[in-house]
Amino acid sequence: MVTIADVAAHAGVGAGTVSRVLNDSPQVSESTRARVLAAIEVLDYRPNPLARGLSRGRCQTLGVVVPFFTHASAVERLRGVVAALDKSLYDLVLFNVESPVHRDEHFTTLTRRDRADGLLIMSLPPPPASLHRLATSGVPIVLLDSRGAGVPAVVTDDVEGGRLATRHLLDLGHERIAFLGDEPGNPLGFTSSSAREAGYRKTMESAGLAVRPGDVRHGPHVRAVARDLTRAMLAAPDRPTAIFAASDTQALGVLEAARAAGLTVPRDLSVVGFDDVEVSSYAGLTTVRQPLFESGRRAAELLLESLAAEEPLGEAEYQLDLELVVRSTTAAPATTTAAG
Amino acid sequence: MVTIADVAAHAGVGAGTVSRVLNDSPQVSESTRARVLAAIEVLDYRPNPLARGLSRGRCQTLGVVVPFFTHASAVERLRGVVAALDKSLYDLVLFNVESPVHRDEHFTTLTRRDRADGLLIMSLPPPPASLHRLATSGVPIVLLDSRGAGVPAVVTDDVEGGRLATRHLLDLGHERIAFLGDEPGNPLGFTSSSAREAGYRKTMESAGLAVRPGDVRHGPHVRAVARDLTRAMLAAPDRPTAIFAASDTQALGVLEAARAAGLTVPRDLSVVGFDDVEVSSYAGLTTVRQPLFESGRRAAELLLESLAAEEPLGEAEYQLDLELVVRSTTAAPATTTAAG
DNA sequence: CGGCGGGGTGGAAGCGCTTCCATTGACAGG
DNA sequence: CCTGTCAATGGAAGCGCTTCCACCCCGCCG
Repeated sequence: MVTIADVAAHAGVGAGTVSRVLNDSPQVSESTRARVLAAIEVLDYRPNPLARGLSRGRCQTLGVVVPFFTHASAVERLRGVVAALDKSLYDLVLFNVESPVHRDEHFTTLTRRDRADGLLIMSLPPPPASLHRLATSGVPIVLLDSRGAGVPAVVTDDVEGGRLATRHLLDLGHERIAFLGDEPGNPLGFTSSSAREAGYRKTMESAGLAVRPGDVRHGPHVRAVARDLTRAMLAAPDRPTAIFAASDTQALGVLEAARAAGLTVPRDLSVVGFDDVEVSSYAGLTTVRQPLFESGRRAAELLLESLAAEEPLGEAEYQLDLELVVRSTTAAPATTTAAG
Repeated sequence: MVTIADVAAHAGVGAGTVSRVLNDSPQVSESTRARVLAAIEVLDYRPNPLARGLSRGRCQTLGVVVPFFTHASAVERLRGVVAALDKSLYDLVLFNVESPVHRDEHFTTLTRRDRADGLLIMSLPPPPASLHRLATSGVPIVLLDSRGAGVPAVVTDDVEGGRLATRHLLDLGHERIAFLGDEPGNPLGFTSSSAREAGYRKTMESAGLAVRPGDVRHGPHVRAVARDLTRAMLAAPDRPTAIFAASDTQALGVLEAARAAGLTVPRDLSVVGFDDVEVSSYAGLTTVRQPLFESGRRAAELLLESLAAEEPLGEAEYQLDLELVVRSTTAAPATTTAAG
């Protein structure tokens, strides 16, 4: 393993000079620089990142904390992060989170400059106990798809998204609009589903429509669960004419149940999803598109900028736009009783 | 930032003793150990991984090299890797590959103990130039979904998979079976598609059936491309009665084109995919299941075992089983002319 | 012609850990 | 009672780099 001393010896200079060449210091004459670069080339020398990191007090690494197994959307976001980091000199270290304990451990462990130069936290609202640590650790942090006082965040307006979806169904003439989403008390505290539900409820209310208790269902974020919940909803003789699902994954479960119940979508049932993941276009799903890839990229870029500028990110919130994508799972209800 | 010296001072011992406690050396008396642990607790001390890595000559990190944007199946594999590493003490560093240059750079850079303690390379057959380096670098390496002389690999038998799919269609009575897959000369050298194609051709041949040139189509691994290729195939009056796609992603494109052409699947056209990614069950796709998640986990476990045992992995090849999953996109052809 | 400023450089110190080596003391055996 | 042994420990050296400080020498100014 060739070290900086080998290069120095080979080039006939001191180790300090080699280091200066490596770090593009202007304090090196052209001739010396050329000699050192030649030696590096000949010896095929690469600096030891560990030694460099120890010496400089940072590790050229960005930590990405993500509930990797939970939501399909996380992957698309991660793709955006990877894309943004590809050109940078930072390595991406992936930290999976499956439980609150897991999460808090990462929050504690990673907020040190020797662990990561920056932290990107996806879809995980930090608990109050962690928030202070995150905000004051000195490690630049960006929340993606969640919020926390004192920490910058890249978000979308989920309430507004819920409104968009519901409004679309109302405009088509639906009045019995159901909602299907995550359990409010999910252990990791994901908020997007309940925010979308809030948008739904608000919009229903301002349209003067009551939401029947049985028309709102909650369950784990899994297609099969959504399917089963929907089956129960559709079994009642007096069933809703439209269902707004809090995610595309769940919307696919809804479509599955509708199909199994012998209903034709959108004739017998309209369905709206959320996210616009890759398969949604295949399924022809009407959905609220959020820029998943873009959000990941944006968050990573923020982190990189903050690192480059060597100044903290403040507490800014970066909001990305939502867009309703109308495909073929929504239409006016079969028997329109009243105009929307 | 509290260091080992602080802990040593607080506990009234030498730094070496603290280090021994940290590393579970038996050379420490119980009373001393307790005192040191108490000091660690009080000071909330955590070892600096950079310093530890520099000193020990390894970095407690596993590199995963993966064409993250190319195949849907890569994500599921990665999930398996993450799951296996969750319990380990290794960090997972993600290296994305988009081009051969990219790939070779990683192969060169990462084969050093100060960059990664082990390397997991996904779906990327190493070029001959890299192979030697990979095999002799001293860094344990596992190939996942590719092969290379001298390097252990976790693989499936893609040729056999192609046979399974084709055999299934033949058994149903199909004779005009088309194939749709990746371009053979793809820049990163993915081999799975062409191996599956080989299995298809072999099986057709041994069934005494000729493969018409127009019945085999190639294109980039993207659903929309598969859809367009299929559209061309189905436009001909004399169209195939079944299509075997080299991946589920592509099979979805085939289904899309069939739908657009007004064909009913499986009545007018049978479709078989490959991989069994998550959405395939939603689409009711008949497919050849390969254990994606399991393959990732297995590969990661191999790496961990090799690291724990501190001995190289040899050149073993670990083959995982394939399984035909029959769903609702395959059936006997509408006009059976001859029994299979 | 003497000093002085500064570009260019070598080298030591230090980053925080592990590990080796020397030392200590307790204990057992002669 | 002396010595050999061994567990337990302190401390120095070293991992490979950055950075600071000191130094040298050149050219310029007075």
